Amino acid sequence: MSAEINNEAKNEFKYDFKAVEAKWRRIWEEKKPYAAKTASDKTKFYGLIEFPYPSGAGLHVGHARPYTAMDVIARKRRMQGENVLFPIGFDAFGLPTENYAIANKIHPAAVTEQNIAGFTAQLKMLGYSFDWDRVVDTTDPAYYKWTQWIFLKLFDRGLAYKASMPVNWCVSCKCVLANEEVVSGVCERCGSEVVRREKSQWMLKITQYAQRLLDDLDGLDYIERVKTQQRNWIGRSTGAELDFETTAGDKLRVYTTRPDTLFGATYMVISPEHSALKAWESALVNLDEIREYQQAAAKKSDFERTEVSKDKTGVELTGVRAINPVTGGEIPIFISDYVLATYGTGAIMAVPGHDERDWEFAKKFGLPIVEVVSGGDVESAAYGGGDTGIMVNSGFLNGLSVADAKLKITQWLVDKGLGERKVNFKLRDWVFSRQRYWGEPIPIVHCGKCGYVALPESELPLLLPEVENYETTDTGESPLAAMADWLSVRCPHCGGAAKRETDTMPQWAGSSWYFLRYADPKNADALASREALDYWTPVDWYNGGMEHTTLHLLYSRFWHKFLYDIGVVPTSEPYMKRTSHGMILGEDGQKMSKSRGNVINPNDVVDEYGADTLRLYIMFLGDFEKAAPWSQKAVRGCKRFLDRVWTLAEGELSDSDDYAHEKAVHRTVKKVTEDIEAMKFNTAIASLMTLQSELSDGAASRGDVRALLLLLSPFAPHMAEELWEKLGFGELVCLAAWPEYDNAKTIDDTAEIAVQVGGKLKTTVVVPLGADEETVKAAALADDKIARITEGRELVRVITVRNKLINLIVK
RNA sequence: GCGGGUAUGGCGGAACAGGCAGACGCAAAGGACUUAAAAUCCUUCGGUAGAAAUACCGUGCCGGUUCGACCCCGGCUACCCGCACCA
Repeated sequence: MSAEINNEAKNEFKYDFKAVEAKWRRIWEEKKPYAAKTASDKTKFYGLIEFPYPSGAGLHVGHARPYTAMDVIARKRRMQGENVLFPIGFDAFGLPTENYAIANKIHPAAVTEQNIAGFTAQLKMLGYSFDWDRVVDTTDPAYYKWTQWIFLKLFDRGLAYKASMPVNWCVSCKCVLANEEVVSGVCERCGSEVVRREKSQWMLKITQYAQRLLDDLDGLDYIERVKTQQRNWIGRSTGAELDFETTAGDKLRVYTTRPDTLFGATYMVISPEHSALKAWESALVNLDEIREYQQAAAKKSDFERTEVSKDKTGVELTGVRAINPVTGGEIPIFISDYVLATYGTGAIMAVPGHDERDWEFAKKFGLPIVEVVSGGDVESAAYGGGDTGIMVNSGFLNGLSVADAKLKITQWLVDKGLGERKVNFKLRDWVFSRQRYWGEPIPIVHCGKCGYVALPESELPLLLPEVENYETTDTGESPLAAMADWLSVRCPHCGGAAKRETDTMPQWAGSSWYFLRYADPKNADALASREALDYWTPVDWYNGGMEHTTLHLLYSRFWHKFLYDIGVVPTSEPYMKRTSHGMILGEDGQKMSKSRGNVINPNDVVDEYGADTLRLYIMFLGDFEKAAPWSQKAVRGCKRFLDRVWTLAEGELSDSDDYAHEKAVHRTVKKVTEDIEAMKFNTAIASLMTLQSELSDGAASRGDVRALLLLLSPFAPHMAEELWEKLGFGELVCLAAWPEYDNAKTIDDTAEIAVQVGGKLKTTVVVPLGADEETVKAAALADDKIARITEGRELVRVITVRNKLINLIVK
């Protein structure tokens, strides 16, 4: 009985937030105050968040953090008179939808439609100021027509190609993965084992843009950790490629960043997949042993290859040796899987004295270790030597520093025609095809006579056909491969019989250009009109997750540069500014997950406390950039604050538009204005709480409350609108002018000075603002306590910091 | 292993051009209102000692620079996030 009463009482809040929030949702829907108008005299502001994948699980509080943050910024910029574009859409192709469709025997399009409807309702519930007339859906043929169009442009210019190569194969998804999708050897999505498989795949030549993707980071306002991560991922290194002659009569080319250590190269290693093995077949004595090793390496998954990284394996080739070009000595060649086929030339010169991996291998196989850079002890560990190490045992390089030796030997190699300078990147081309149904069909036809032929633009969009079965086959073919009718087609080039490509694009395709579509979402003749792109792009501020740094963010920069090169977009970079939010953890401090049962559903919070409270709490819970645990109790604190604002606004107010609490209001305006731009939402809210507290203590004017509502409105828009209307301040608070502050009015005319004696705080004194050292010193010495402490002691030094502190050093 | 980051009360977090550590919120304790509870309002709230004034100690650990260090420098430790045999 009493429990029931408690429960009811608990929900007895100051105002009926459900009715208030529903009311304003309706009004915003009717009046469309957030509609962005292309072209205007105002400054444009394009704020972007990562559009969600509409999963069946619905919106997560993890979405609400970045979305609320950008909504607060967008609302503030709008009130500051900027022309704001703040759009939303759905990245709706993807595996979970397809899997759900398979399990429940529904068409993925139907699942997508349901999920989008659910997400839309939730996003509206949270009061985001999206322009709902610009919604984009990547699975809409009117949208993916342009995704396919971009692919054809890439194909035209040789940036999309088909190649057979070892790829990452997820055994559970039965699908190829990009390098970026393999996380510590397992599938990023399902956590299953990833193995290497030789497959013919569509590839995009992102490597052609590696240097520009790297260089252009410098001019961008991205948070540093995003830049660093992209730089590392692109992984530029400079060195040399050089040839070693072999006893088989041919040459073996290697890449090295340490050409200076050439005299120390005592053996060579080639990857198990290296093509030279075939050429040397007749010369090799231990071919069986080599074959066995190759097969064993091929069977290993990526995970296994890295797991056994501690213990090096390999087989020496008997029958073929290499000749070190500077020493003239014959050195052995090994195959080992510690050398990667996909980087450099797939072969290395091994310098065990100065490379840790080579050192380990040499120790295991009893190979000679030669010191060529002095300073270390190469018998006990490999020694890098830095740039300043001195060369030894290196003929004409002796006595030079490592840096100088690099230059000299490289020039020597060039002069002798043995090698050349070389820049390498870790970045690989982007594996672009997926053997799944629910993705954009690749608009390519395979003709026996003409090869791969682009579908004419007039045939776009190439629609996904209806299939009986969405499941992939164990042979790794897309479900589309079973569609005989759809599959066979005339070659657009020669008119002969041909077959369609049955792979589809990865999820990253549609998201690589979606922000362009927002500028002009209904355009049927172009991905967006040039006029709209000129006006709205680039994106001014893009907030999103760190997990997309080397995926979506890098991919879309690549596509954008390409579109710039072919004259489709006006800028070479898509996003001027990139920020990133921390994760919201469960109450137990762990990552939220269904299995841990610590997931917070935003619907429940909104139901109990309202959207304004949820928004406010999410912005208040901690440093935006850092992970922060959820606290169900702390949510109540935000609700209490909103209730106090309500009480204040409904209470006794002096009938003046001026500020009665001038200093407090000006300070808060300044603080909130600055903090929102710096994404310090938590301290902005703290200052609003302080202002409310002061105003509630008495003698607040209508002007004070008006300012408070304006400042609060980006965080709690529904309640702010309701009180704005109740107090008769005008139309909509979301379109009212953001308050200005006068810096002079934020300053006190007195300063409280910390008084230290010998560096230790003793007391404080109040002096006029800007008082000079003498005045402050006099005031300090006049203080009883200070007088007592300093009595009978000699003042040897005085340090003052204006308006802050005085430190008296006594003896 | 490499790269990036973090470490502050019981908890989330403030304050960093080197200048009053702990704003704001949560939790807790006490009080007011109430028949009672909830809600609300008021007060206290880093530690030790003390009735108090006050004193001493306190920003992961050890050292240094400085009148003064959460902040700068050197050396550790722990945790988080990337990358992971990239020659």
